Amino acid sequence: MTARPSVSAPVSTCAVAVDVALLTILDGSLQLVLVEPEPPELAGRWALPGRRVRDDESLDETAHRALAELAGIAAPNAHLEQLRTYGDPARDPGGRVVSVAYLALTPTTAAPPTDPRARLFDATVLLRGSGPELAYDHARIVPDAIERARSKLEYTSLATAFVAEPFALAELRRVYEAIWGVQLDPANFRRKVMSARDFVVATGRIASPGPEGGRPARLYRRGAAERLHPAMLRP
Amino acid sequence: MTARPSVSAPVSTCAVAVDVALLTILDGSLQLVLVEPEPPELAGRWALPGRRVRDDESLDETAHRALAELAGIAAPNAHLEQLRTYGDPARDPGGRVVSVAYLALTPTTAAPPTDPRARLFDATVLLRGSGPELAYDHARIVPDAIERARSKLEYTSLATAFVAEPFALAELRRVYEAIWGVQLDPANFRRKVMSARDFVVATGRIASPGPEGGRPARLYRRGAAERLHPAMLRP
DNA sequence: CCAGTTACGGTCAGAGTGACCAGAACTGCC
DNA sequence: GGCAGTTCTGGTCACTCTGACCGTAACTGG
Repeated sequence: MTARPSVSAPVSTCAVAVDVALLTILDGSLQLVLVEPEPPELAGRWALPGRRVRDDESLDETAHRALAELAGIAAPNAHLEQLRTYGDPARDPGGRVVSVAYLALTPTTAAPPTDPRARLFDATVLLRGSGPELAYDHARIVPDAIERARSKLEYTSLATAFVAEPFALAELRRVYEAIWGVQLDPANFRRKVMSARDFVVATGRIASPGPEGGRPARLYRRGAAERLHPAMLRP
Repeated sequence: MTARPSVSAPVSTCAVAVDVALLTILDGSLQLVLVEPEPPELAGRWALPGRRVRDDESLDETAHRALAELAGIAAPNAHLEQLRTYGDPARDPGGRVVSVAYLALTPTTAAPPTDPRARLFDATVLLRGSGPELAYDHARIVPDAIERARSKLEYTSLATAFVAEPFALAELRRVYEAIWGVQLDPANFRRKVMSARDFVVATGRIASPGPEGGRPARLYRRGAAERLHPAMLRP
């Protein structure tokens, strides 16, 4: 499509925004970053960090800027992918806004929000609907984001975006367990990860065990694979 | 995100458009509908049917309108899903246009384009890059649309959107063969389709064989399943 | 009646999976 | 040091799913 100056149809322009659902893992549970919306009439609700798109800016750049300006999160290496676009005419009471939603993922240890207006919320609580009230139509976007993350764990190497290198297979397993909300057998998980080509690469290093003891785990780093063959299917 | 009248950042509005990649199957090969773009400087190229979003219109409604106005295709029952949004600042030489791309699917027999400006193009030829030159950034959208269709055949009942009811399993198999570009074993295909819960439902009716003979096939209609369990994985 | 074609049902070996067990290698505590 | 507890790692076993293949059923045209 193009701007067609000759067309006489009643077209106009819309405000275009980018909203980012940033997921991370904290203490074994999936967390989502929310901020307090700026309009005073929305006080008490929470929203995804979002910004209007600037003239010279790509959508990806707007997503990064929204994270930086609203949550104090500078994560240039974070996994960032487009989720879908929400354009219902009535989705924003302040006027027509077409919103491009993004999904972002960061390792557990990296980039907790530094801005006091931003907070982490438990994803399963939000999914149950027992979390805080969300502004705009963000209650529709959040489940889509979580389901996308759950689904992409199956057939992509996305899980490695949540762990910092080098990592033990148990860390990777806890990512799957947190996002899927299930318990996985360590031995079977190991077998599936190792059989997926280029999912992880052995470093030869060994982790020091935690305070609870246990045999020291071998350490791995991310492999080159984007798609997993065979896939890690949900139980 | 909302329209925040108090924000002083240099935000503005964009033209928002919807472009539709309509796929159908003709003579066993996957076909895509393209139209001649309206701006005269783009003569000789082809484009996806697209329209600007109107003030009171949802994105889905714009997609239907683009198909109707530009290709003469009225397919209110066609499968229609959002693909992704393309918002590069320079993607349209006529000015900043954010385009929400849609994927649409219609049965073989239904809705050939009636508008003379619209034509069907072979999808595999377009993928090879040996097809016509495409306008705007539509050469990026088309592979995304085809890959989405290929992928969704695996874990959803999307294939039934390409066939008219009632249908024989061979018709459904030819949908998979056309979109994936492979040959499938009829017996194994049957076993997998029948083992996927609620994928298809037997009608009890029998098809009349074609002019080449062969045992008459049983006829089925779409089942209630949206997701396939187990999935129909690509070879 | 016969050759050709398509639909349908079943068999068989190999791969993948979940459940489970046993040993390896560490911790903290007695 | 010895012991209980924990985690990591490798292996077995039964079950399922898959692809390759064969044989039969049921129609066509000649």
